[in-house]
Amino acid sequence: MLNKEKQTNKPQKEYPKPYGYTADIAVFTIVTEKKEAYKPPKMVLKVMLIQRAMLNAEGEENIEAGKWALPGGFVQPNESAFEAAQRELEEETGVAGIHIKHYGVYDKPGRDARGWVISNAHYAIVPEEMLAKRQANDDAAKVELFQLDDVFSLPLAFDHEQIIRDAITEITKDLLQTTLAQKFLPKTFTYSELQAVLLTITDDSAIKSDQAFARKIRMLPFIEEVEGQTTTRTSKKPTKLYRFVDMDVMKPIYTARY
Amino acid sequence: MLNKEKQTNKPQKEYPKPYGYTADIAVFTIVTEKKEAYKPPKMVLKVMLIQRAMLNAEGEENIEAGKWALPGGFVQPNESAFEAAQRELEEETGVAGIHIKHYGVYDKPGRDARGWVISNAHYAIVPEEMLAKRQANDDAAKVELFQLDDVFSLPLAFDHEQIIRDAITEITKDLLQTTLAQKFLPKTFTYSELQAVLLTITDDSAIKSDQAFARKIRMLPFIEEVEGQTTTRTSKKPTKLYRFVDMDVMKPIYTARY
DNA sequence: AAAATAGTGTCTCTGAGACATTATGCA
DNA sequence: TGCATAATGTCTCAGAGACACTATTTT
Repeated sequence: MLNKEKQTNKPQKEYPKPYGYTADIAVFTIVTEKKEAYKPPKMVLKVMLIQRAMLNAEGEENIEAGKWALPGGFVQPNESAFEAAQRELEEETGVAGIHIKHYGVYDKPGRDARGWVISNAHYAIVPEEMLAKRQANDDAAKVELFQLDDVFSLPLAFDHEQIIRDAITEITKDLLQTTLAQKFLPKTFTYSELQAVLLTITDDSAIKSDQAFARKIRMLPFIEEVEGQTTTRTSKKPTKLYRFVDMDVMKPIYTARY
Repeated sequence: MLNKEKQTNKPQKEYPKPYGYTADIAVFTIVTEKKEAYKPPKMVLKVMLIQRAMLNAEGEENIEAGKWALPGGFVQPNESAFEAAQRELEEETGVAGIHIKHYGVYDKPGRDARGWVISNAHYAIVPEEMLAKRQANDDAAKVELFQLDDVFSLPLAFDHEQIIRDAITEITKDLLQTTLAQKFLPKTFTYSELQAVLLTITDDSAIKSDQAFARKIRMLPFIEEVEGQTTTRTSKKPTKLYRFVDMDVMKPIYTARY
């Protein structure tokens, strides 16, 4: 029925009701692996997963027990899934103002043995430091950061394998085609820091090459040089600092150079 | 509660249940306005809306009566929202295999006066011809195609103004940054036909210029020339035909030329 | 011949890519 | 001085952009 003409005012008797509505969050962080003095960073993108307990609060066997899953929870009727994701992420990391973005819905019949559960999937970007205390907040749960390569050899709960794969696809696209990379960086950053962020998800030769990237960064309309400021945190020679300019970028593939 | 450790096996007593789950579809079509012989086409992107009936099937006043809305309907427990969108679109247009894509979820409390209704929004691309019979299938409902500029002066039901705005943003992005344009075109097409599709949503000078675009199209890796075939449907001089090559395009903004 | 669209020739200029070289400051 | 990273110089080449011109076919 394409049109809604025949909807009644008493759909509680006629329309099927989902069993539950959850918000799941793929929490990404970039871990700086090599942080020696005067060295450009070597970064690795990681995703946070939680190992589900064997027993639930009532001592019964938990659903999908022992498997790894994305953090998440049921959405309340007085909030949107986005707000639920914010709330749950705040409870976990203790920080608000984190970048969160919806990227998919998972509603395949049978995906949750408990019933018709619709999952609204988000990804979030959390600075490394803020995840430091994650073990403290979650004494019972086993929380861990995984390299993307390692995630798929784990036993994953529900259809979270697909949800995580899609999250990786989405964040990769956003990192390359929007200015999302700034969410992983301090306000001002060096070319090698931005480069390190991008190299976590691409091996594009124009980004890999130091000289090429250092030259290119200055002609990007959405990045500007910070005048008169330098840092030595990535090298002995003082390095120029850049910042993102607030701007929507939409480069058509039909006009880009290949 | 970020981890799901404390979820019980009897959540029917504890977790809030949505009142309904709907799939809405922004049906886009491109109408070729000027289709004279030997002329390049002039195309306009339109979206299909349905005017909600004043009374429902039981003779009571319909919710959001008389307002314009996206086609859609309730998702059944044995299907995904995507499948529901397919099903509803098939019922309407009689055609399967249409391009449908999820792009958003709308779940703000209070968006539907009947209760907690979650809407899973898709956009679809339907060839102009297939919408010809839309009036026949939907005798009761008033179905109309609107130019994007005209939509927002209509009275729109629920939060469909936002849903439509987001659909336009999404399809614009997809048309420019993916090979989506092919869904509006025949298998083989001329440069001016592709150009006309793109000009429905952009005024980029490199796309506007005939010569520039005709040259550029040949060096795009995702488009190839059809050898030895021409058409005169857009001009008196026989014109080369092109086709899309199946290929993922992901041009980073950091390596594109500005 | 006139008209209209398709397509090429040619010129300039920008920037991509590669490689070498210089700059800076710590150890 | 040696070393590592940052940044520039220089050269070549591709292609973007602009404009003029040619090609093809119908009326």
